Amino acid sequence: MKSEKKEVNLAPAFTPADIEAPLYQKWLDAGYFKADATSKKPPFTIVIPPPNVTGVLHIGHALDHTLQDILTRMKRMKGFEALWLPGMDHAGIATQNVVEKQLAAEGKSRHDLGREAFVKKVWEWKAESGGAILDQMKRLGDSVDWEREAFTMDANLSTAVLTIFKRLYDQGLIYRAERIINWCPRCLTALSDIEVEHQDDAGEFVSVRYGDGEQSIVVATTRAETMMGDGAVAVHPDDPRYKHLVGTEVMLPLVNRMIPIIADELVDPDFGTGAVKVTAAHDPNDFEMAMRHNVPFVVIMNEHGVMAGTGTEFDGMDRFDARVAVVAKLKELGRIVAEKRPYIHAVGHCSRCDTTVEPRLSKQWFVKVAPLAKAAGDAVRDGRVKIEPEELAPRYFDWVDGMHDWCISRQLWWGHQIPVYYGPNDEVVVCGPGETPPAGYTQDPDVLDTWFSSALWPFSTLGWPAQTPDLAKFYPTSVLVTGYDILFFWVARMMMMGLFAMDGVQPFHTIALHGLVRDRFGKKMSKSRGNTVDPIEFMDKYGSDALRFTLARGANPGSDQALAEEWIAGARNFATKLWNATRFAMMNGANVDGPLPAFDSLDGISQWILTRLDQTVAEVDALYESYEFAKASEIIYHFAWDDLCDWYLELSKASFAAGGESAKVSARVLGHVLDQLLRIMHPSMPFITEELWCAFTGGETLVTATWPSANSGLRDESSISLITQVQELVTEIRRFRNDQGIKTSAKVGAKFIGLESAGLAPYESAIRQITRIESIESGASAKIEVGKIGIEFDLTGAIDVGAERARLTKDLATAEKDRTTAKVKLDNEGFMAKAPMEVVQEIRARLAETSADIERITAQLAALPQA
RNA sequence: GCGUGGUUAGCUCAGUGGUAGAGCGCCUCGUUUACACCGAGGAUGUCGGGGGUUCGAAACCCUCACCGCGCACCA
Repeated sequence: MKSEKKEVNLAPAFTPADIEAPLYQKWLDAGYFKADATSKKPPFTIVIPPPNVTGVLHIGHALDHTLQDILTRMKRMKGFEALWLPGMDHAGIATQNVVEKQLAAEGKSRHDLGREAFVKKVWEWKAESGGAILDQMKRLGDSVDWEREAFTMDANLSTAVLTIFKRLYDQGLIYRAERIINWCPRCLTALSDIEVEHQDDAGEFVSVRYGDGEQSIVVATTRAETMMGDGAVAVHPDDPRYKHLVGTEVMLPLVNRMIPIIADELVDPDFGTGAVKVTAAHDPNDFEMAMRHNVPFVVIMNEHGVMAGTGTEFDGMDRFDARVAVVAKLKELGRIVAEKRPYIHAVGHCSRCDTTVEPRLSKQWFVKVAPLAKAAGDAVRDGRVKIEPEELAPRYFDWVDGMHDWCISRQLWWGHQIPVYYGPNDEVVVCGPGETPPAGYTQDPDVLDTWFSSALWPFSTLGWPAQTPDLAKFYPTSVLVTGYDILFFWVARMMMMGLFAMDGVQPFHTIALHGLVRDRFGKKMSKSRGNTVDPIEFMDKYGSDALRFTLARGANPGSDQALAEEWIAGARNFATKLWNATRFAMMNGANVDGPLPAFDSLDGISQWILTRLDQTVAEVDALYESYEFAKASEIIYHFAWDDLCDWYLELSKASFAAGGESAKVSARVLGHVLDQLLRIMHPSMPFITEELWCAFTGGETLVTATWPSANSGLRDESSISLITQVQELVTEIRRFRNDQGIKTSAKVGAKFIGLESAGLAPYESAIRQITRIESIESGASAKIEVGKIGIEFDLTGAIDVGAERARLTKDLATAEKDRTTAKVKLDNEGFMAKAPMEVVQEIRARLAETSADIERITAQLAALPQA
């Protein structure tokens, strides 16, 4: 009985656009992504690294989200109460910039509106245009719990901010001080150290003579314009050149003020002239020296970076214009001793707008990080928090152990306003949630650094400071998945704040760091290079699954990955392959009905695919659990494409063609393999697997289906070597046919010799099917040998002797080379004496095998007719 | 300067002691019971240089060279 092809309720071609949106809607409607705090299941929690409210989905998010979704979906299938919590960051400077730009287009500034109206405007902007990224996350298939979506400026998250601020203040960990801070003259706000990016800029290094005659000293500087603010000149205490001058005074040119020469260890006598101008109000190092030596703070620039208060012609000039003008003037006065131009040196730029940062003396709020950072370091040191991959831990320690106090006040309007109130006589009151300041007190106008509220994210999103069921169930979170680029910005700060707020309980068990997505040549993507890519465009073109799989397949822990459009096309091809394989399986009646036939009753081909499936499940599971997404994807890819499609489906065709009981068994085994494969593929390719699995099994969803368990007992390693033999035999036959120019479609008659003794007799029909060889009784005109098996072909007419000689000669060369390597080893006394037994055995077997091959091939060559 | 990663096929990358791998690209052939977004077959590497350890090194050690990344300094 021939098997009947079944009607298949699957489109003949895979079109991602047709299935993705409806499936996502189906998942939302069913509420699969909602986490239940009252559940008895063990929790699995990931909080999303909150994208900026101004942001759109870029390829880096696509990678980050894919990895988080893989973990979340897998854990959900494993029976965890999985919560992936989405949300956004209010992104103080970035958002304020966007709205200010809009106002500027109307010729207005935020000051025209006033604070209250401006902030209202930002909220309006957020409601209308903010959060575009959230819809894009749906395209990607993110299985986040939308009911728990959070925003750092939400009421409850703001409560968390007030609570932690007051708690830190009360413990003396928040203080206000006048310091040199990083100032952006364009954004008009203070910045923390990490919001400053250092770039190598070209400047000029000029040496200027201060004073005259005996009473003079030459200082070298790149910032001549600040000299009007100099309060001293410093030299190293042991510098013999200047020892006699320490304690005396020199005349400061341009402003004609006498300033002292001081001695300080900070000065490097080998750099420049060994004498440094001390501009206490405009340089952090000078500030430190000034504090030690009572040098006055002379402010010579305003908040816009414009010269002011010097009482010279330079007042009113921009700092960079002033630099040029000051140098020109000094030259005119004959005070430039030497100059070096261009002089490449690192200069800080605002990470938001790229303006050159100006060190500025100002009164700001700081977090005293020492104790917090110590705890954050210890949590990793003592193993409570693991950093994956480990190589990135030193980078974390380096930063956490050497962190400066954190400047948290920003001169912005968009953000959490600092909950500090000042009384008429400079009294200071800090108000926690629900507390009100005494009458007549006014609130500090500044807002907090955005990262202050982001640092609370793992618990503020769960309801803290209220003791909510969510907090009890889902804190600490399981794993933090993010790029190594925000290890300092965000991760370290969450560690500090989490440990502090939650009484020493770490915010996550594991920090899984991934790399950056780069262009096809491994170059950093940037707008200026013009090599950026748009994930949405890729999803439109190839489907979300293809994009996700490509990104997962490139994600080796902590390392960057290159990405090219062709790789995504390749992943789409893989999806199509899976689609067609499922169609084929369904046509042949593959099913998951009833129990699987007893493993021992199955033939070697089915035992083999089940064994390979079991190995694959075990490997993929272990790799996902250790954040090895690239390796897991690779295993899945090769199992699905090579083992299942190229071999199992092909080898099963004979069985399906035969119909009857064998076809039924194959259909059931195939059904099982496909069912399990779709399950392990679901986390990385959720859409297509859902579509196929539902069509094929009639089940409701894979989202909550059970994750396959390895070591199911459906495993027999000997089936692997059996099928390896079959594969070698088939490949050699194909090679012979190919070399002989026999069309793939052409059926050729041939007889097998020795199948029985090799244990392959039961698979003859499968082998014949896959190699398109028909049986004959006699009339062989050509013979090849593969190991101990001979194949006698009935080729009408003569064989291509030249091609056959070439084929055999090549085989002979390979065998001889292999035999030589084996022989060299076995002749080596050291090897025989010291190599482990099993290695020696292996090499011996190789020698025997290659020797036999050589003998056989030599005989075959000799038997060929002379050309 | 301190720390850290890398140098493997044309490109992007796996491979951490036992006969060099993948994807893409390349060459030849090809519609066979799913799939040309496919199938079959094939070519391609003194594993950056030098030295060492070892019976055996792409892998371990030393050294040099060159790329990268982070941090600090840069008056």
